[in-house]
Amino acid sequence: MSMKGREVILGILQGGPHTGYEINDILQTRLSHFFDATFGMIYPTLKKLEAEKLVTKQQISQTDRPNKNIYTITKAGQAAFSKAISEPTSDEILKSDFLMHLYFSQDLPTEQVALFFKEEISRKEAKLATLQAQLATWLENGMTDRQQITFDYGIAYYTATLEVLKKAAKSIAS
Amino acid sequence: MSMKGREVILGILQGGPHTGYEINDILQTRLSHFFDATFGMIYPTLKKLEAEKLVTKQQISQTDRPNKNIYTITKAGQAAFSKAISEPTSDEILKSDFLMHLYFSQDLPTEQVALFFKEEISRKEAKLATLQAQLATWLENGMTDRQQITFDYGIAYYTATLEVLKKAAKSIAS
DNA sequence: ATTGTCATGTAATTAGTTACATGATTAA
DNA sequence: TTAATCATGTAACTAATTACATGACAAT
Repeated sequence: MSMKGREVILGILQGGPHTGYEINDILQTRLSHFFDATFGMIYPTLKKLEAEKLVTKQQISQTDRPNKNIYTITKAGQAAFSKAISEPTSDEILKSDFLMHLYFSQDLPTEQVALFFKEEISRKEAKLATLQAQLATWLENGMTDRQQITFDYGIAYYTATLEVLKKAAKSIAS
Repeated sequence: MSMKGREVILGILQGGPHTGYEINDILQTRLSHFFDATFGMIYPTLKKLEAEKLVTKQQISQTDRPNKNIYTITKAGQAAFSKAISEPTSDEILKSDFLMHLYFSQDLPTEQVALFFKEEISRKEAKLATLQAQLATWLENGMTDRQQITFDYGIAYYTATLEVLKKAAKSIAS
């Protein structure tokens, strides 16, 4: 079994107490190239973790901004996390809707396929730019050597696939 | 909305009638680097597609082997597929349990992290080898130019990430 | 005026996973 | 005798998605 939302959130909370909003932010900026999360998953998961006493909630009332809940990992939560992180890793999963469309695109006109390429290239370029932009602030906040590898992996992955995409887009158009 | 099991199976059936077993085989060999499927998904999906009259089932009795069901796409099925393939593509999703472990591995001993690397490298090398081995037979059975791109993409993806992994594995060990 | 930031949540649905169950034939 | 190939399915579960709902403040 691979690490799911539960374990990922526990992992983030091991780095200190956070609100659901902050957890989302960390997920979107630093882990977005190998995990994706939404508020629709984060809040219900925090609720379950609290019910299982793996985290505790501290409610903070604010006047200028909405009230917030700060979650802190408990001893039991740390134990659950330690167990999860020690388990063997499972297979990486890539789901590409673009490649799926391309694979079955035989009846589509060239222009439409060209548009799919254009959109996929834009998306990937944006993701690559976000990741590279993150590097500076991430380094300041203390990026470990191991985290640096996850960053390098993401950069290599986007760079290599973008190259294939750009070359193919040209050959399609001709 | 991206193409799900439903649409993928319809896409495969557009290439001709197939059994669930054959659909699985195509999925495992040609699309495995960007989609994953299991029998637990394939058979229930075929049943639903039949109920919705998007495919028809022909039962074949065999003596030497288990009986089988051959599924054929209907006009309605072709229409549903055409619609799905024309829709805009959605974001690619990568889920890496290995990177997740690595990201949160600060408290794990070097040896354990080294083992994670070793296993991830083996898995990726195996996937790369399978994909390259497929090329020959795939070309014989008529691989289109567009399908060739999905193949190139997979090769580039595995090659680039393997390089990062191997380099990092060395630096970790020292 | 409008967009972005901060901030939390629920309800309904869907899709997929995991585990189980069966069993003959063929090749190494 | 062990593994692989062929071949199909169900039941229970889990995880996540999608869509909805609310709302003030700050910046452009």
